[in-house]
Amino acid sequence: MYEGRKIVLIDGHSILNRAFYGVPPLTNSEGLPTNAIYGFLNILLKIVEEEDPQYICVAFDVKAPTFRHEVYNAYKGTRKGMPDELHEQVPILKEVLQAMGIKMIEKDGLEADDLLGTLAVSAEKVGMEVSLVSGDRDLLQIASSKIKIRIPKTKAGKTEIEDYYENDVFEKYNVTPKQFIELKGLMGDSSDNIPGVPKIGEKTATDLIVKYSSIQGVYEHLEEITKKSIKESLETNKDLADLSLFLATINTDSNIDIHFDELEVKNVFTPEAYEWFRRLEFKNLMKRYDDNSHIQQEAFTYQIIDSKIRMEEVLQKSSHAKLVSAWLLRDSYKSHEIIGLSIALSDESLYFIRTSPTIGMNDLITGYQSIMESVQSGLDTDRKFIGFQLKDEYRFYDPLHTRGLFDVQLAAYLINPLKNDYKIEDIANEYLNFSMPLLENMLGKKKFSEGYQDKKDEVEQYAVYYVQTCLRAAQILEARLHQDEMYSLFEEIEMPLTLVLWEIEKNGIMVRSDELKHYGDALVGRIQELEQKIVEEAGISFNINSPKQLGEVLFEKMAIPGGKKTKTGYSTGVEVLEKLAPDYPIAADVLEYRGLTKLKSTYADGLAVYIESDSRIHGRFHQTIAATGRISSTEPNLQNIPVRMELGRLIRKVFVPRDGFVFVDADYSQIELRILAHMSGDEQLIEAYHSSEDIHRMTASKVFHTPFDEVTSLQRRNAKAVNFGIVYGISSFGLSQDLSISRKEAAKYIEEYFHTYPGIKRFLDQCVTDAKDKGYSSTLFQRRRPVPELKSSNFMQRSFGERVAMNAPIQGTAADIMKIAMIRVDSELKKRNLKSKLVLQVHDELLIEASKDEVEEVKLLLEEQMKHAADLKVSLEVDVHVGENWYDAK
DNA sequence: TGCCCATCT
DNA sequence: GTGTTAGATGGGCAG
Repeated sequence: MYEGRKIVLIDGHSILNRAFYGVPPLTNSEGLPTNAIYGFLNILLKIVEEEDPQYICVAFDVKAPTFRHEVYNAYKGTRKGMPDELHEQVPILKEVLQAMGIKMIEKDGLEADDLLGTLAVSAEKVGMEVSLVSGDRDLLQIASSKIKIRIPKTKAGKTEIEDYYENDVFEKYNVTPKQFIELKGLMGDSSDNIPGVPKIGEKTATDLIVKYSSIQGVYEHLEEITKKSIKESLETNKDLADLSLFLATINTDSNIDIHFDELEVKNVFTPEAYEWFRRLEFKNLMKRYDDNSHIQQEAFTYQIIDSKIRMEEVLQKSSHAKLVSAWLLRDSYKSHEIIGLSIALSDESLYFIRTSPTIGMNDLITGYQSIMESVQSGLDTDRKFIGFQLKDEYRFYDPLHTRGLFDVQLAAYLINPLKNDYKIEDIANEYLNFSMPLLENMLGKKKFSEGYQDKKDEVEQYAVYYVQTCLRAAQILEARLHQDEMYSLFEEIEMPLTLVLWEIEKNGIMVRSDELKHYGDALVGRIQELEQKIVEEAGISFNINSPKQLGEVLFEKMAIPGGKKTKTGYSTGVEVLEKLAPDYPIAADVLEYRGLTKLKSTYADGLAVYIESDSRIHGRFHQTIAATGRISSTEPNLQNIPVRMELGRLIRKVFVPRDGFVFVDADYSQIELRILAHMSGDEQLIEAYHSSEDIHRMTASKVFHTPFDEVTSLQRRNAKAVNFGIVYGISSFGLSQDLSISRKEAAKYIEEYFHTYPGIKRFLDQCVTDAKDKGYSSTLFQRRRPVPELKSSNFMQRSFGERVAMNAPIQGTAADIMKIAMIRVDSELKKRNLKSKLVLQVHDELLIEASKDEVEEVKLLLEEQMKHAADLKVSLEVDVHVGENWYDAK
């Protein structure tokens, strides 16, 4: 009855180990490490998909000693030392497997190998096809024509599997599977602490076994062995060889009481497993459920409104509700085509308002506005309007302030700023233990408007889930914000900032497209020249943009020394090319080429596509991306417009104010270092700021024991680099690279620095201890940044965590202060009814498009608000410039 | 999609 | 002894 059926046998711990080291560290929101489980499941599912087996079994080792330990005390075999992060994942994986309906076995006195061997052989006997999955090559001894050994390799998230039937083993190792054991008998296995015969390594062992087919055979022909030392070693160590042979042999007739029928597997994608995937936050696996039927739906009803009269009733009711969430359903944040309006007042009061003969799109928008307005202007200050990514909703209702508004996405970001996504579905999963139906399952790749015809119910239901999730999550999130002491950060900084960012996006910035075009055209000539020159120098035509091809040309074809590095080939990064540039013109040319093509593709061509019909670029500014609290910018990124190199900097000339306006640019001077002075309370650094304009020179003077006026420019430059490096938690190695000095010298600088500013050393150490203690670091304004890496057993990870713990409070506080300044600047501009408007923020810089008659006022206002955004132990200084374009305003 | 390389503070 | 400076976005290539 088993004839022709398939069984998959898995070596649990071995695969778990592979997965752990192959998949980069991951944790879910509970702080549980999950990378090994994730890697394991990926391998498992890949194999299940490929093989579609009727039976699956996962075998685990047990802690207890096995029969091998009885014979040989030093045997390691089972449960080799496991880092804590991996150990924690074992019981969870077992639960997940159980939820998937997969049977597991383990047995005292036996290793997983023996269980697997036994199962494999007996399955083969009854005519099954066997796939045995393990990371351990020991299992190759079981391979046959029916038993396939599968060895997965996980690297950088991808898994590839090597397959071995009997003849594959022979092809690769020149011995049969059975002889594979004999090999190990001779050479031993250091990882299991199986001793080998001295002087015999892989090469000799293979030669011997190929020739004499077994250890017994070797000893029967001992006299034929010519190499004296080998012969002697064999003679004196026969017992060792026998022992190792015994230890290495997998038991294929263990006494295990299990029937294949118990191993039968139907569909591993069970609802129970889904719950685990959700808890572990394995979104890719959740997506593998190909419909939404696994979702345990609660009783859920909502009313569909399609008459004007009913709509008015709902709006009326909304205007009294304590909490209200409403969403204008549309395709994208910019879309003005409204499909419907969903409203949640409570779990019992859920509505979807459709467009209908009596309800037009504008009625929906007006309805939405009236709800917002009623919350914001009503007498009841406890009422709340709950939204999601509210910044993108303001185009339908532009509020004067954010009182009464609660953005669920923003709250979730503050509570854990490390996530990649804060989609509504993620919020539902994480805070409500609830899976919203997946959009892809519902609409495929279609937009709401396209799918609405056929899937009206589902789309409407989704929109209702959306507001219901907002309503429910808001209450949990609000409590969490209070609990974590971030409510004022939320209410006084993040929420008001949504309005400022919307303002900046709405304003946009004017770009001279004609000049941008000229700029791009000018680059093309030089790029082509360089292209030609490089090809001539190389003597071969190739794609300079391909690091792979470039590496091959430079280091193979041209045989330039100084190659290697990186996994995928030669490194062709700046450090490498700069080193080569003095001796090899081609290196210098490639560098120039790279710079120019970057300017052309990213800036000249890249920016042009974003210019809208008002001649302005309306980029997006994101508030929930950076872990430290910084703002980020996309479509396009306006925060990385070139400035350091003159040629690149020229691009800034195409950013211009509109007619009758100029740019006023203000940037904080060394804000992070000043924050460091304040937070550390280091008296020397504070004093340095009080007594000098030039902090780097002052630092140089102190660190290098040189009178202030005699500090050389080199000393100043070095001190500046140290000042910067300290903020990032730099090492002596990093500093030495930065300044091209010896490591020893760099270490001396750092030591001297800490000696000069002892409070800084104390503060940075405290940052690390605090973060270790609490699990997060925090800013002056209570913004938190979790640092799970500090708990890692991996040195690299932990060191990274330490640097993060030192940097996040500083960078984060700078972000906080800038946000406060932005809110005050914007509100001041509005309060005074000025025509001048904020158009950009670049971390420590604000750009205002100022009406010419308001320039002086704006300059003062900017400086004033930015300087006093926070009251620190050192003053905050701001440089203000005015110009006819962004280039001139810096 | 992951990697490499460029850009910014 | 390990690899060695924080936070971002985007273009282009290769599989």
